[in-house]
Amino acid sequence: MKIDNVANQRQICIQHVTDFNLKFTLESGQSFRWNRVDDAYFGVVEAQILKIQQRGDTLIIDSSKGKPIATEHLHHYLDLHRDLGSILAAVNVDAYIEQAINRFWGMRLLNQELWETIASFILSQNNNMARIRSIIQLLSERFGQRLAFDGYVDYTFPLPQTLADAGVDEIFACGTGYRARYLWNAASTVANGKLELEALKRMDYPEAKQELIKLEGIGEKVADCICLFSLGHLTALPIDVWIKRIFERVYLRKRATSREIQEFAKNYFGEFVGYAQQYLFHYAQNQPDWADAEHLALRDKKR
DNA sequence: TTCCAGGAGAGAG
DNA sequence: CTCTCTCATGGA
Repeated sequence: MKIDNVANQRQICIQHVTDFNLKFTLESGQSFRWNRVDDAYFGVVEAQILKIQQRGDTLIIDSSKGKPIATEHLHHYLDLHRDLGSILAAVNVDAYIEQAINRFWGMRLLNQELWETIASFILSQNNNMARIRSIIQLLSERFGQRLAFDGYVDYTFPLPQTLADAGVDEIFACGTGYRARYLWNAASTVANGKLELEALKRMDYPEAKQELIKLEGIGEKVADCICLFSLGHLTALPIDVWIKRIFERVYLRKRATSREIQEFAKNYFGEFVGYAQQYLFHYAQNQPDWADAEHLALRDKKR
């Protein structure tokens, strides 16, 4: 990949980006903060608005900041440093996931900012996408810093200290429901240094997951989301209602506990099961043809 | 009105 | 260990 500065200081251009689809990546339910305007995506990363456009194998990124985000950081955020082709080849073990892979080729797992990911997925429990997005938007408007760029207005995600100072009632007022206490507690724990985010980033997957689960309101599923969507642990498998449904109906063909699904999936898809999960999840949401799915998973098995 | 959503915690058995 | 009930909220 070749990197050039084009037009002005605020614009970054990444050329020859292979195996990457911006739309699939930003609209696959792992992030709640990206908004599409025509063919451009606006979002807030590292305290700046980013405007990202994909033209073929070229990414054009504009920043609201005078000194824009480092290209290395952007590569990491979009997971461009990984060889997606070999990852998808490794998890392409049957005709069903092959359809998912072919349909959404180029979808990558993001490496999002840790605190924002922790907070967002605490709010995600027993909740739906649209509402999670609106709650996060409200929280950011009230407790974040206002940013504007190219006619787009958005806000930085609230700092742990800010939410800790705000208190449970102010968080509740943003529509979080009973999760307000969980979010305030997590914010306070990070703000007072009892949970060090930088230390969390250095831990391996089992350690990080174990540490996250200690927080109230974070169980296995949310911890796995944080491990997969922020910390880059590709063996993490978040089991939500959709993933549970897929494995029970398509693969195991019976009721199954999370433990059974974890064990089966890790054995079946291998070390990149997190990527397999993302394709299955997004595919099932967009084309829930279950009868066909069962048929395909059992047939044409490659392993 | 009831059910559901990228669940977790508490309690019972 | 597993099963069940409850927890706000808004859209279908």
